[in-house]
Amino acid sequence: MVRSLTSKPSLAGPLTAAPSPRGAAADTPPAARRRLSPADREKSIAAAAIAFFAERGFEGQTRELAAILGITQPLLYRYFPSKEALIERVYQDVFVGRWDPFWEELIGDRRIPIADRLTRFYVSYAKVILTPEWIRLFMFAGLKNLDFNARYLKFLRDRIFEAVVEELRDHFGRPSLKRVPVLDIEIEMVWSVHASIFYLGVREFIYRLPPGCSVQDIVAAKIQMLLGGVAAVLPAAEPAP
Amino acid sequence: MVRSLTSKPSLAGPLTAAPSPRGAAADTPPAARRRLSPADREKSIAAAAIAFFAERGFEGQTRELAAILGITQPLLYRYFPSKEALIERVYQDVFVGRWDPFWEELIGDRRIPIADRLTRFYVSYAKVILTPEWIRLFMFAGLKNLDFNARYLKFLRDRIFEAVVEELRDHFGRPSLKRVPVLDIEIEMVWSVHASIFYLGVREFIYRLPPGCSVQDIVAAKIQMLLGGVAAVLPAAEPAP
DNA sequence: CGCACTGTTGATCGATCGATAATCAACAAT
DNA sequence: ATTGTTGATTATCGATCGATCAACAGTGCG
Repeated sequence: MVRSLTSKPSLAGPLTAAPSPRGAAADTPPAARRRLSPADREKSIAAAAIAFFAERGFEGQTRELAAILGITQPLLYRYFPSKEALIERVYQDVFVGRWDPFWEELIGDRRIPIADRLTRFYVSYAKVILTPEWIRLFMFAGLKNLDFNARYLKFLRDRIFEAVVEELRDHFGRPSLKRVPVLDIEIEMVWSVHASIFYLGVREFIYRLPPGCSVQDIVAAKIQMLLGGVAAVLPAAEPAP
Repeated sequence: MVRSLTSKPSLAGPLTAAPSPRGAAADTPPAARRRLSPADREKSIAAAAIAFFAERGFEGQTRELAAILGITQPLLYRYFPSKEALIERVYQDVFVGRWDPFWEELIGDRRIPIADRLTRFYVSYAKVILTPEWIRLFMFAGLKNLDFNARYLKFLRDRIFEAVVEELRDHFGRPSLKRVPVLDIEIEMVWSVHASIFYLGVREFIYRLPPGCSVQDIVAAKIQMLLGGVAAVLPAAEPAP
């Protein structure tokens, strides 16, 4: 459920250090606290929480997050009732808030050649998920035993994978999914494209190994492979009407 | 204050519940402690630690681990000086101890057709890494910022990836790596096979989604794809001597 | 049986962490 | 300036976690 995708993800670089609300010198005197409007404060906390939990994991301490924000830890609890609620907000902003409804439109837009459509979709999707926040948070979420990832991937399968398969069926003159239910092997071929993109993120943001190729190249190659390999696997074509 | 953990934490999950050194009935009287030889005790702790940290992550509590073993927490510290040392032992047992030196031999055994060699290697390698312990521990290790994963993957690249590329060069009559250094794109093709196997493990043991195909099928398909795709990418062949 | 050796436990320390309550102080209205 | 509202901080509680140590108990030897 899209709660409110008002907050631009944007979020600054890798964990902006404490903006030093206090002076630079050692043990500054008063404190010079900064009053922000509730909306601004909440947004700044949510944005910092995304970067923070992505880096440290959900076991990251609230005191450390507060220090990064340059505020005190109890202030977090004025805007979020619990750490768990803050984490829930992070999920919303990253995984729900960055979902682009246009993707589903694009995949089904038959005025565009299928290879272009798929390439454009996957490049766009890759831009969204190939960030340290998305990749690491998704992995952290998966390693907790919540069903969040399973639900996300079910959503992805229903909205994207099946749409891609339907378009491939159409392109190769095969029966629609409405007539012949989707095959495991077809889903698996789409998984393969998805996996190779996701794994680029794992290599870069979890293993910290520089990627060998550009995302663009990988995507283009995988789409070509998908289109090339799919014909051999789809159910027998029916005679055109 | 419930300091004493009289109440079994029980920790829901799969993780074999405490083997009840104490009787089954509620609040059994004396304790019936079991004396094990130091070697056996250490092995049992190390084995339980692997399953435990793989499930709960390295933030898992030593008290919980001890409860699973049916021993008390201080006993862990008789066999391992610190939690960190225990985790180090887990790394050793899983990532070093399960490495099979025969793999390197197999890849280079030119009496066997290359497709068979690679398939046999990858099926064997998949058997080792496609376990909840290996996959989850590797991911947990990666999400901490230690360089462990980078070191492991560097090792893998030097010992396996380059050997595979060398054999592919030989098979297609191209110059050896000693004459023409390995290309990024070649490594990337091997990465692709590795990634698709690893991702099967991520799906099964992290997302908890049942895999659609057998490992055997995936490996065979990927090897075929590797052999098919590699010819178009390798540096120009040299005239045979 | 009595004794020593050592595997094992109960009790507890010090540090950490999420969360709460009381208090302070910045900003706007008057 | 004075005052009320409320954003922000200080102080602290209760629980948790890694680690330590003295005391207990199982085992083998004489």
